[in-house]
Amino acid sequence: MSDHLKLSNQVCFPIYNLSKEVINHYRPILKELDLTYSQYLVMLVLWEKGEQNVSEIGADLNLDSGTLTPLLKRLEQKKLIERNRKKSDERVVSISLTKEGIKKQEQAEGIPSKIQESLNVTTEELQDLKRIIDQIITQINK
Amino acid sequence: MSDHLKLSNQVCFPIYNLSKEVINHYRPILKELDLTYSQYLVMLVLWEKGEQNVSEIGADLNLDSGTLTPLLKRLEQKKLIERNRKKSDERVVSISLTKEGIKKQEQAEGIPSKIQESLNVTTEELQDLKRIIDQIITQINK
DNA sequence: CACAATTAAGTTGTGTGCAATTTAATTTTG
DNA sequence: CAAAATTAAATTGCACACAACTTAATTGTG
Repeated sequence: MSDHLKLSNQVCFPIYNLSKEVINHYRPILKELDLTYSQYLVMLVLWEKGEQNVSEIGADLNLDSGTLTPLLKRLEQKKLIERNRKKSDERVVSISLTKEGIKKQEQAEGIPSKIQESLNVTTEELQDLKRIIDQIITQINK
Repeated sequence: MSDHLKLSNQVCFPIYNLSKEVINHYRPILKELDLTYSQYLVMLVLWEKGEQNVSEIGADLNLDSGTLTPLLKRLEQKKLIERNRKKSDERVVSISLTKEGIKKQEQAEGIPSKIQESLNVTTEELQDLKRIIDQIITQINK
């Protein structure tokens, strides 16, 4: 067969694989906080930026309302966030952290270092990877 | 807040993002072949290696039977593969390509170049990325 | 001002991805 | 050889991820 359809020559495949592998390393660590990886990403946005609209969170994480609405309802059920329609524009749903949600950040502080340890890679390797990926993502979005 | 929980400092996030972005570029191209990305990966394995057990495909793609069984049933419904229990060991399900499945490879030949064009990146950038990712995956699996 | 166009979220449906369990077949071991 | 252990798929349940569509609110325009 022609080489360019060989799995080992696909670039897409290592990316897809690494992404799954990394998320699999997060799973047991995040389970202690009762969060999935996507839920953790939403919490990161809220911890960093505070109150945000659904669409603002979606813009940061590249997720649409079809993904976010049920996910945010689960975070609401866990009492980590509140969902409130804006008085000024009833179409907009504003997401804010509860006290419990704010407190969760303390538990999350140790996660990045735990992940790095779990992945068994150096900070430099990760920075290299991040730099190249950021470059390619910029390239793609041109 | 402490910097290491900032979204922009997460390494995991660009990987996850790039993976989704790349798969999103595959989507319209694979739609012409009536395949999803995961189904395409399975077809790549079968085109390259021929008849394979479910668990062999799973080993190549890092997918378990919970993911593969329904996916393979969908490929079977599309008449691209056949699923047969082995006579020598009735636990094992052997996956083989139908004539139609073999023929599909011709339609797939153009995909890698279409993807590269769609992603708007150079072969070198992709090779760089692949090399670093392969290195990190090796590191992780140590 | 009325109506068309746009926007934000939500809903529906499909297809992964993975944990946990089940079922059935095969292999190991006492 | 029979019971226990192992193995391969399948099943069940949950949580994304995204396309396509719907609903409701707001904005733009004649």
